[in-house]
Amino acid sequence: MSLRHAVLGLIVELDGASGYDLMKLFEISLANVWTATQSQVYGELAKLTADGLIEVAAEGPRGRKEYRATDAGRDELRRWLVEEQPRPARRDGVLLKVFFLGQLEPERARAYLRDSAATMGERRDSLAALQEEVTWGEDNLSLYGRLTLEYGRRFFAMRKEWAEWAEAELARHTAPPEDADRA
Amino acid sequence: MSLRHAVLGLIVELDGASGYDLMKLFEISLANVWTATQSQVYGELAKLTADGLIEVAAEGPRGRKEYRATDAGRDELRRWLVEEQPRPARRDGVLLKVFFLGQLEPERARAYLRDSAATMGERRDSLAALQEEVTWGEDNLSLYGRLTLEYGRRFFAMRKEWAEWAEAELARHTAPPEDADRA
DNA sequence: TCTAGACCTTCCAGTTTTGACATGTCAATC
DNA sequence: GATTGACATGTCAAAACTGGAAGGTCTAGA
Repeated sequence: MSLRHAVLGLIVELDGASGYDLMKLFEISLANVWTATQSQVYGELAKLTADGLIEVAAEGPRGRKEYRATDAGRDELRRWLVEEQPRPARRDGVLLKVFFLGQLEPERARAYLRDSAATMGERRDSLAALQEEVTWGEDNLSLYGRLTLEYGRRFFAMRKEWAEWAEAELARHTAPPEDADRA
Repeated sequence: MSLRHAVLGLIVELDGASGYDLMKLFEISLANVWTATQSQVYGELAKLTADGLIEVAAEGPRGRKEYRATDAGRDELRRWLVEEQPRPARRDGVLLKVFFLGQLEPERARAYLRDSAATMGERRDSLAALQEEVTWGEDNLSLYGRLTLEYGRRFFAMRKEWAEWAEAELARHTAPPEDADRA
């Protein structure tokens, strides 16, 4: 139940937010960490309220409801942080394809890896650019957001390098040392 | 629908396998790439059969059903490999916690990152050991399996280094330059 | 002979996630 | 005054996933 704690965590950190606010945060700052749809966010807000972990602190102009964490909510977030150990549920569509790339012609497989390397390189660069742009505050969300952003940058860099290595590796194996004209 | 293609892909590559065989492959060779439970695998086999992408090629001793890909199945795998671009659904419980680590005392947060670095180091080492152990064949599953295994190794190595960096970063910020005795 | 363990499938109840659809408000601009 | 677009919440069906329970077969060894 990580979505629950993602939503709860944001409300605790922000000390008051609407579903709409949270959606924006999921799209921007949490995009590399945990994704959520609108229906999930609003649904979870209702459940968290029913369970007494958050409450509606104020109602704004457009039917806006501003949620705030209760003491029970803050306790629960803390408990989750300290007690529960996350299981690394590994599911990666890109890697899954690599696993079956042998079904394609070698040249197509290598093209896939080259494409992948290029995409990863772009992503790495765009995160690096973001790091340059943003003026970081001294608050918690800034500090820890910076850590996760750097993680994203390293992740994409690693992936780019791996894809390049894999492409070369494939080249070695699909074009075996038949060019005896060199010897 | 990646589970579908994971199952289909394995059957195509192996050219005949039972649900039981597939489960073992999911546990071992696909563990770092895509996970699946028994109920998912058997359920998907039934659906793939109903859709004509695989068929029961033989029935073995213990009610074992050996599935084989049909031509339509092979076409579909190929189509998926060439046409569909995987979306990188990024969800990471470990990172999610890091995002909210500001809710804990700095020392606890740093301890979490130290633990995380240690765990990642162990995982990296165990994959490295596996790489040494395994005698790789010349078949496709070996070649591409080797690529994904190397990915896993690099992934854990990257994570270990990042966790160490993050811990140091936290140390810098939670213990500000107050030790003026150095100046 | 019996029994443990590997083999092998099927079903299910509950939760989570996805991807819409539906509804309406307020502010600014044309 | 009408339109556009950001703001804002909510509901739903279908798909995917989890974590079992249940049932049965064959083989090797004590």
